[in-house]
Amino acid sequence: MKSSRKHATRPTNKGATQALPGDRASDAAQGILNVAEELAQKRGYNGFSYADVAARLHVTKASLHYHFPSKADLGCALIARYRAIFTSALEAIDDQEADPPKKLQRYVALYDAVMRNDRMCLCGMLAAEYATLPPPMQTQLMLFFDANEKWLTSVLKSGCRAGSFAFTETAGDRARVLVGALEGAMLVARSYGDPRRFRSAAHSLLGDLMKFEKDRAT
Amino acid sequence: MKSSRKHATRPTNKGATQALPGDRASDAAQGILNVAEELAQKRGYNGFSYADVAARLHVTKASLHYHFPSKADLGCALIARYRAIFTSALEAIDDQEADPPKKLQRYVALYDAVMRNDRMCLCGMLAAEYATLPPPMQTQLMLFFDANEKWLTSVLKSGCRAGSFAFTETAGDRARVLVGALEGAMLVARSYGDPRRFRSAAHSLLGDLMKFEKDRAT
DNA sequence: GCCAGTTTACCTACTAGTAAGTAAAATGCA
DNA sequence: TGCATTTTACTTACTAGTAGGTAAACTGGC
Repeated sequence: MKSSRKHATRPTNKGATQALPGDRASDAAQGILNVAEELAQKRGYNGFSYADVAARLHVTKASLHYHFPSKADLGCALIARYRAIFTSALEAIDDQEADPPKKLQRYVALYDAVMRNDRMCLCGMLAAEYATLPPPMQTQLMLFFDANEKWLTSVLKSGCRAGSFAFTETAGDRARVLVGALEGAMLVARSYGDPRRFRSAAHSLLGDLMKFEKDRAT
Repeated sequence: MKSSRKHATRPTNKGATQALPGDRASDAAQGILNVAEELAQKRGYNGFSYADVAARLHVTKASLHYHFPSKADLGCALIARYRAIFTSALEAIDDQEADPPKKLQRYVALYDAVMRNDRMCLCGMLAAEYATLPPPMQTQLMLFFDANEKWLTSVLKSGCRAGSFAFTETAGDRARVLVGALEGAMLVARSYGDPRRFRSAAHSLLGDLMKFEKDRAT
């Protein structure tokens, strides 16, 4: 474990408004992010190296360091971009769907798409490695879960008002159950190489929210 | 290696009781397993090295290789012991408790004890690293989840017969939901350094199983 | 000619793993 | 019982390979 030294901070003007890369980064940076994201989702942050990324892109490690001076910078950019994309997907759901149960189904479909690509949710993966992550990445990580919980809480509340959902705890607590359960379902399903395990679990989790569902079954 | 400044004395330093306090003497392998287990649960299999374990035990890396020739051997021994201890804990619950809901509470308490120690479930941790694990470890890993699901399935079935539980899917599918959800709840709770997040989620998960629970709440 | 982006060539630290040696305990047997 | 041999449980000193990271030279397009 080493600490980041005085990273040379070349005053490049890319992404001038934000110090964080990933928002307006070059094509090269996006390409690096794409490869690093796949590796991080499949093998974890500690499970890939600059050499791995460089080899897949047919460039040198030094070229990577030009775009992302340290691996922590790359990791932060990874989470920031992932969260941004996820957040817009959530906004798209809000725009296109009004029914809370259907919103939840679309939310699950987001996770399911990750599973189909033979990947784990980036942030679920990083959560396992939490203790070994650079502090800036730890901070970014929580922001992802916070965003998920916030969105779910809102959907759960409106679904409850509409009489679609029923649960005993607060909407916020229920949202946390869902995020954790979905991440865990992915985690275990991946060990069996079986995405159906995830889909089955997700279906159950959503069913638990539905009012009167239980009575019909017994 | 580096300059050996401390120069660990000449011979005659044999059999000195330098092992962990309270640890059963004469079993160096167990001591290694204890340290490696803690590191694996906190940092992951890829997050610790033989050097880390050796340093904590004040022995050399080569000594570790004597007991566990390769890291894969150590990893397999880690999972095997973890599963054995977990399995006996499950048998102890069966012996001491007949009521299915109370059995489940004791099951959750097992996970909660891990959280209290500021650790993640060893196998949940390894599940995240699955793609990078040596194949023998991958096989061992699934046996742990299989054992969990099998035990839970049995408890769920008897609780269903007794009229305590109600769920729409099969007991086996419900068991998978529980294992995944509990692992995921630990995973996320650890990122926030907040075991209460886990306990709250576990409480909800158990509540979802209880018959008529939902009706009283609405 | 500038300069963003790249390469070459390197560094230091650390990884798992190995070779060879040794003190002491356990074992075989006369 | 006494002595030789083997086994146990390590150590020191090393290997080849990989990790993240850096300095400086080079390249191609505006």
